Amino acid sequence: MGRAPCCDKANVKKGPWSPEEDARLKAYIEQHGTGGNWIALPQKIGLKRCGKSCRLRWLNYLRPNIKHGAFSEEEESIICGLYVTIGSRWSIIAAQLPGRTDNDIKNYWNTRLKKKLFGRQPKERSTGRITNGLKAETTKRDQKEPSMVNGAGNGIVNHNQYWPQLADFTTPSTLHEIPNIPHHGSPVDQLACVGGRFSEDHLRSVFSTFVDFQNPIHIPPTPLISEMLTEPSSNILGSFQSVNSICCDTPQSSNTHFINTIREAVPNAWNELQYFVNDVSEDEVIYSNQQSSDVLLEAFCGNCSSRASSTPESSNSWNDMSSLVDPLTVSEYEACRPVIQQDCSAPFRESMYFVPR
DNA sequence: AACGGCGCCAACCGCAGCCAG
DNA sequence: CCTGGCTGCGGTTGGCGCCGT
Repeated sequence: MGRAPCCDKANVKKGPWSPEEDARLKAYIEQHGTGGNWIALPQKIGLKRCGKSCRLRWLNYLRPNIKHGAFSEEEESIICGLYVTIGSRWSIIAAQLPGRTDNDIKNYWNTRLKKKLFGRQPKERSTGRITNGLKAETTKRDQKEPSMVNGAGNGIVNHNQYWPQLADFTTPSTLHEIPNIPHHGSPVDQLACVGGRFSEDHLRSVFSTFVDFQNPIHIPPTPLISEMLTEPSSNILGSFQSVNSICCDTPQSSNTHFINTIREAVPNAWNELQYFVNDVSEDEVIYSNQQSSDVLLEAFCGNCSSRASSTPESSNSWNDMSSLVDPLTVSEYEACRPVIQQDCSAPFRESMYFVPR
């Protein structure tokens, strides 16, 4: 038996609010407050609305001190920084921006900031709308607000166009070149050391440690790659291993740790990147860089990476691998395994980095 | 001028957590 | 402790309006 509906759906009005409804709701709440019961509120006012709808209308539109209109660069910076560090906790992010609602911020992120940060159009979702990235990226509106669109993946760097108040770091090739990031401690701590304020260049610098924008290595499609791209594997570890051998040639255990570490350190950016990989074809260029991935490993993991076995090994299962790696690495992986399996059901092909030629 | 594509944003939906009884 | 109702949250959707063809 399902839960009881919060209101009589047949008897409630849906859709846009009329000025009269707004006025009645506003007047009542200003005079009496919500009474702690949104469900009962519409009946008291005589509105044919669901209580949740009233609450939403009040919180997002009618309550005092709501700020409408364009977001400032400072606000953008805060949103981006918090999103990278805490994810889509819109209510928490909204709490840092007086006058802004979580809904506003969520919309702003989904429609504008995401594109600004990552440059490519989102992968088409099953229920989502199909977007025309190229067209979208060159609309007048976007031209008015320059984005990193043209900088992503082609080595062109925009220096803090959106975060002018931040230091104008050139794109460093490794994390070591980013000021104030300690090279020890947990990845999260390290990222937190920049105050959760990530400019486009911060993000690029993080990713450039394993995506070498300047010196891409072109790996011709192999049957293995093609298979990975077209045939989702249920064996994620197998995919990791494949990627390991294709991309980095680093010890498998290190690479697994590396992957997990990145996922842990920048989960949302990671998810975003997966999200942007949609139209992979054989003429895509795959970028990889062993040296940079090693640097990232070191930067993120400190001594952790050195604990992992350095013996290259062929193996298709974690059990086989576990004897080669530090127990901590195993437990760390096992802890996040359900998440990985959930997130990477179309496995590593969606986690690899493809940049169009 | 008409039409289609797309972005934007208000609003809806469903789930999870909280809390009182 | 259990249950049911309410609230809050995040993801998704629908519709309007702008823009390009």
